[in-house]
Amino acid sequence: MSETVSVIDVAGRAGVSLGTVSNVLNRPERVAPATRARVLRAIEELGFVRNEAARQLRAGRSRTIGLVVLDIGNPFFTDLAAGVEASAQRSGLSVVLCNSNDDTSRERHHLSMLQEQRAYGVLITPVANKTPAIEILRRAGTPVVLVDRGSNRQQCSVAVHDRVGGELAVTHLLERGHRRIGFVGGPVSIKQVSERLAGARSALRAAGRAESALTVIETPRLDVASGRSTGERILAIGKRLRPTAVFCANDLLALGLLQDMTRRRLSVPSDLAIVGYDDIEFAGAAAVPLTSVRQPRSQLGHAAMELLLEEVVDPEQHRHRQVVFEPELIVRDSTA
Amino acid sequence: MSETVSVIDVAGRAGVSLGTVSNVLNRPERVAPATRARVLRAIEELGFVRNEAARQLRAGRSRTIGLVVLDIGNPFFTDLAAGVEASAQRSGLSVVLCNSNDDTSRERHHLSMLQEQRAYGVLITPVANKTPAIEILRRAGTPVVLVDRGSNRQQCSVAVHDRVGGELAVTHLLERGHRRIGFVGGPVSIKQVSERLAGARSALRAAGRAESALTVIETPRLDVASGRSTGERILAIGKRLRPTAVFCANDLLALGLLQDMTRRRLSVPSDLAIVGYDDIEFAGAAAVPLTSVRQPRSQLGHAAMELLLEEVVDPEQHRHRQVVFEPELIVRDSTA
DNA sequence: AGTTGGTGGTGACACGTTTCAATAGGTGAC
DNA sequence: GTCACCTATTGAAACGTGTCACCACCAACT
Repeated sequence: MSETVSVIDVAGRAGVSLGTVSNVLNRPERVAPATRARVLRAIEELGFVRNEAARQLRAGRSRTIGLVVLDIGNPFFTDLAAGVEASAQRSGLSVVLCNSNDDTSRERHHLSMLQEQRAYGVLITPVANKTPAIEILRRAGTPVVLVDRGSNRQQCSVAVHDRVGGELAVTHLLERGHRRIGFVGGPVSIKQVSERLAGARSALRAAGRAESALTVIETPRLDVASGRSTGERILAIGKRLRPTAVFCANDLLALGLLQDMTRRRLSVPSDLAIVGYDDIEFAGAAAVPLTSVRQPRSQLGHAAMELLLEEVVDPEQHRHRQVVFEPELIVRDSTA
Repeated sequence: MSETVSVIDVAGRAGVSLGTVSNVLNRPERVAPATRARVLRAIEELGFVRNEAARQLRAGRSRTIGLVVLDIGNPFFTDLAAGVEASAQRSGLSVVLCNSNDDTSRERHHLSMLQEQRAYGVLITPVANKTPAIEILRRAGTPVVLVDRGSNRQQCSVAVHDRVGGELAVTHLLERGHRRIGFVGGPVSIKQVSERLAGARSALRAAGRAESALTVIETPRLDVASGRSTGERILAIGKRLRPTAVFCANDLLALGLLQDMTRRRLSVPSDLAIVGYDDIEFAGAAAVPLTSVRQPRSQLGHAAMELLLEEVVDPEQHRHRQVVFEPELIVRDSTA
């Protein structure tokens, strides 16, 4: 069964040296056509398959890039992953998708795994602001690109301007005549959350409103379940202080909240207007189609891969870059 | 920067041989506590990280398992993946998630990549019925488990009884008094689709209805967009023949169709009742909460990993098994 | 003192590939 | 016929780990 076929076996069968077999595989133009054909036939006949581990060992690095995301259950990240994978495949790289699940210890685990695998590069949406493991990776020579997260000049990053997104959302709600607005999201330790919140605040300021007009409702996670349990907390607020509109830090929260409102037979947007974030495919398909801040998801993935490849190709010349995309507000029924 | 630290460097620093370092890493109990501590300190000081490629080369197989799914945009598969990953992590394995996207050539590409990587095992939901690449993999000694797909005695598989699922869905619609029923799904070359359709037919037979009562509307893919464009095709059917209820082969189709009906200001379930399949999280959160056939998603992943590990541990003794879970109908408003 | 047994540690080899300096063989110029 | 040159091919070394047969040492027993 498992009799392994190596280049040596191929060489034997084709009557050449193993060096020639390797040349056929890696620089076919250096090998005479007749020999090349003979070698290829031997490969075919023996069912030879390159051993990636040996190649990696020799090369000192693997041809795998790691993509570490916060929540694989969030379509935002799977769309991002699809973009990354498409780009990677074009360069003959494979992608291992890691789910940190908002947990720094799982994140650490994944990163050390990637380091053991001598990953070609790492794309990551970090859980916390400081992630020492990233520094270690980079020092070991592995390029790292931050995804969906801005950064200082010390590293490459690809992000969407979260503060602007927050401004777009809340400005829209103010224009619709809402005066008491809620912000749903958390934990605020996640940079995306705090930035979107900052955007919301700045929109209020710009409109000459007091920041107290913003009720912040912090959630433990950014998922549908957290959104679902937010309805109760909002309704617990006295009618006079209760927000008439909320801006959710992502679409999962918004969908959960929307579901809860529907179950309580409350109307969206009359009883509560809702704005989401990410504009995942399900946002438009929701009970009440969701107004949401759209992010260019697969473009993010492509751009990240581009930065990564730049750095791999010429680490010396490379200057870290920070790519920032602009978000776009998609207005639908949930704020009509 | 990239000065690589190997066991030899560690051995030098700790004043032992490289064999001892290896023992500290793999069979610590064989090494005297004092020596062990010295080696561990050297590892710490030098920042040594095992080279996975070298380990793999030596071991002849990697510690990575491949999971090949049909559509990474379908939450059914990401939930499945989460289950697989949890199981894998417990065994110290990592998972590379591959998206075949219903495309046999991409599937082939992924499988050959996995073969080059000498994958520890492969879990796959194959695109087509016959997949020669799987046979090749297995012959090379890589265990393969079919996921979400039954199989003959020749290989391990983990599935949910799709025919029963189809029966559940359509029986439910018949009980609700629907007489003309539609089936939305495709391509039928996908086994899950044809099985669910067969279940639908068998439910009709069991109820003593003619199979002509079932209108089959084939879609190019199993995604939201395909569902969205199905509304028009259903409405094009003359009122007398038009189904009053449809069973969709998965929730993405159902959500797309639901969205389209809502946009057309038609009512679900009065104008058209809808049953989905998979019971993904977004099904309950939809415009009209969706009746759906639930599959134990992460359990599928766990069971698949279990079968895989069984086969790896003792390939000689191993007897292929076919695990089949039973689906469950979750009734919600879309058929009320 | 010699034998036995056990513990802790050694060092050479193998895994399969890529790379590169060295070589063989052939061609054309003088 | 010799030499230089070019192309096609060779063979050995290296990548970093795990394994295993072997050795050194010590304690205990005869």
